Amino acid sequence: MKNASPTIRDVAMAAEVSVATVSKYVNGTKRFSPEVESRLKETIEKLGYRSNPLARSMITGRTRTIGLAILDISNPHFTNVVKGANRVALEHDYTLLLVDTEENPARERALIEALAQRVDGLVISSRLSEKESTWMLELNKPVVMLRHSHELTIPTVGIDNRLATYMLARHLLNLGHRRIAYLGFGQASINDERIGGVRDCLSEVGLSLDLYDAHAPTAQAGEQVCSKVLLGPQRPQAVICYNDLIALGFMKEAKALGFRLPNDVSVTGIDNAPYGEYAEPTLTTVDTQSEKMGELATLKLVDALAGRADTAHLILEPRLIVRDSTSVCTDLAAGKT
Amino acid sequence: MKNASPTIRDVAMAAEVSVATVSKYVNGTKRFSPEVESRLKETIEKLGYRSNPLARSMITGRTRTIGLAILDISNPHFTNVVKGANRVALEHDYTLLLVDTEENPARERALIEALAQRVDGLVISSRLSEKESTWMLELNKPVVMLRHSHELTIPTVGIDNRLATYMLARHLLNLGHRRIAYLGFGQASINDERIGGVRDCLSEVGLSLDLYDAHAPTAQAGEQVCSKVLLGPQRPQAVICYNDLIALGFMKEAKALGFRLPNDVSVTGIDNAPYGEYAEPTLTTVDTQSEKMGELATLKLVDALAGRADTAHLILEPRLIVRDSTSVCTDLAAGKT
DNA sequence: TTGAAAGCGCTAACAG
DNA sequence: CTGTTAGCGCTTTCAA
Repeated sequence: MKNASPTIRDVAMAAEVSVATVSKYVNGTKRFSPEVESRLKETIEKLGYRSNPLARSMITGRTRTIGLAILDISNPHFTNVVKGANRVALEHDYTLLLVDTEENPARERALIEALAQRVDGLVISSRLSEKESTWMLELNKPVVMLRHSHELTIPTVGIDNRLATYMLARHLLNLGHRRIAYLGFGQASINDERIGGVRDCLSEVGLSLDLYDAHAPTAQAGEQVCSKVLLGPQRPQAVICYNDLIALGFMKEAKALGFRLPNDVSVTGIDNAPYGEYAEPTLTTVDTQSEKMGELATLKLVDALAGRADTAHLILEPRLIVRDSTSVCTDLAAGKT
Repeated sequence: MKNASPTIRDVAMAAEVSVATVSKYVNGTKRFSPEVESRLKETIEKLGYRSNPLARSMITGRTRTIGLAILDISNPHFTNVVKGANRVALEHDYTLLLVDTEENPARERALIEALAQRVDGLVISSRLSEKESTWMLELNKPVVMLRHSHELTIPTVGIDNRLATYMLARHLLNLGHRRIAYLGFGQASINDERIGGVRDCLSEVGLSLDLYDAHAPTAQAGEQVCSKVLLGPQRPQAVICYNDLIALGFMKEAKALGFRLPNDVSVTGIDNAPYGEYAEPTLTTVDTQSEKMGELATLKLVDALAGRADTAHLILEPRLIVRDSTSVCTDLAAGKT
């Protein structure tokens, strides 16, 4: 049976050296006399020895594992975060321990605390407010949060949400839209920032904002809330959605309701999900650089783990991506102001 | 400083019992006298003690971690696999150690071998052929593969690829199409099965099949190859794509080239990716139950880990999902046969 | 019901 | 350059 893997002892005996020598050889810590080196090499090869990472971790205190907690892998934003995190982790010889909390804030703490025990550090995306997140300081492990934050001393990587929606609102104003609605997702802590960005922009020209809420950050939720928005008393000329998924669902239902897009209503998302490009009309959105967020957050963590601490908050710049779901306001074109 | 986490010794001293007693209490192995129990409970609470999973794993030999190796998290098929795997893992108190091999077969082996050392068992999706995968038998860990396989003794979960494409071909034949092309992805080991399914169906009515190949299983690759397919000498009436991503890219480019879909050409994908529903036209596809694949594979592994071995190959049934990207052949409607 | 002692496989001083 | 020794934090016989 090959069942019992050889231990460092087996190698030491077979090669007639001490375990310490084997250990040093395996870790490349020192140099050896040619004969010992070749004997070790040969023996390790023959026995198929691989050092047990658990035992090593117990002593060194490092697991070369990074914990990544996200809210929903099905959401393209997080898919891209994972993509970026995975790449950087592999480059630095780390592995990702992944937890998908499935948009369930009640489970977050327990899951993340359990995760923290098995990793060297964590990258966390959370629905908890900053005040509800103070326990993260007591994990005694380096943490990088995926959000734009100031109150906590936890380093963060995020995008400028206010600017993102400000840009979208400005774009819509430029197209002549005046009745602009924001279709948000109230559970998200960044929702208020996004509302703020739209408000900032609209108030500059003395316009107010209609608010709607989707019950989830998903296409399905966007579909469900669509009729309420478009068939209500004050139909907006343009709708800014919390994310691309909501926007895609919203557009689908709008078309089903008989609206022509973008003529009857302009729609925007946020995130630059890969499939906004394949929708009809193609989706105007703001690129929030999800993959880069995952990369930079992981890099920040790797740096912290290597002693190069860096507690600064990193804020990425959003970039407006204009496609076909937004167009010149037809009310304007028709002279109705 | 709270830096040094309390160990089982600290608890033992503080509660004035032996470490063995603490261990048994923490693991709920035995019963205790009320006074000892309450003292332990209190002490553990006060010290914030949490047992070190590494040390436990070293002795028990189990890490309560499952390794999941996938080819590309950005591909919705794998996104759903991860979703399903994560759910089952959490339900059974396992955590996922994720590796995204980024469609790089050359790296697979090294990454998976490293992964295998840190987990109790693995769920693997690989581009390697069965012959190139024999080394997996020597990992000495339970493995479940995500594919439809027979040669190896490794248990698998997959879908019936032949049937999937057979169904699509039949559907297209029923719509009157005769010149049917398959736009595949040659790197995938299942590509041949999918070709086979189409061929089986077409040969029943004496038709042959045109083959094209995308260089990647992505929307971009679908876009790039589109003109070659549609502007070649023998324009197909219908195209079956290797997956939904290729189909989405193909459709986008087809529209850009001036083709009207589905009138000028019917298109199908495979996978039932979430966004096929939001494309225009909505995408006819075959549901390959990716999420369920992840669930069942993980469940199979959890069972194996619990001693309930089950080496059977599990084959899921594909389901045809007809949407708007396929329609009656217009050549037929125009009387051209 | 509780405790003492022997390790799990490895690394990290410290000697030689 | 190589070996000896002492643990890392925990579980697990085996006694008491």
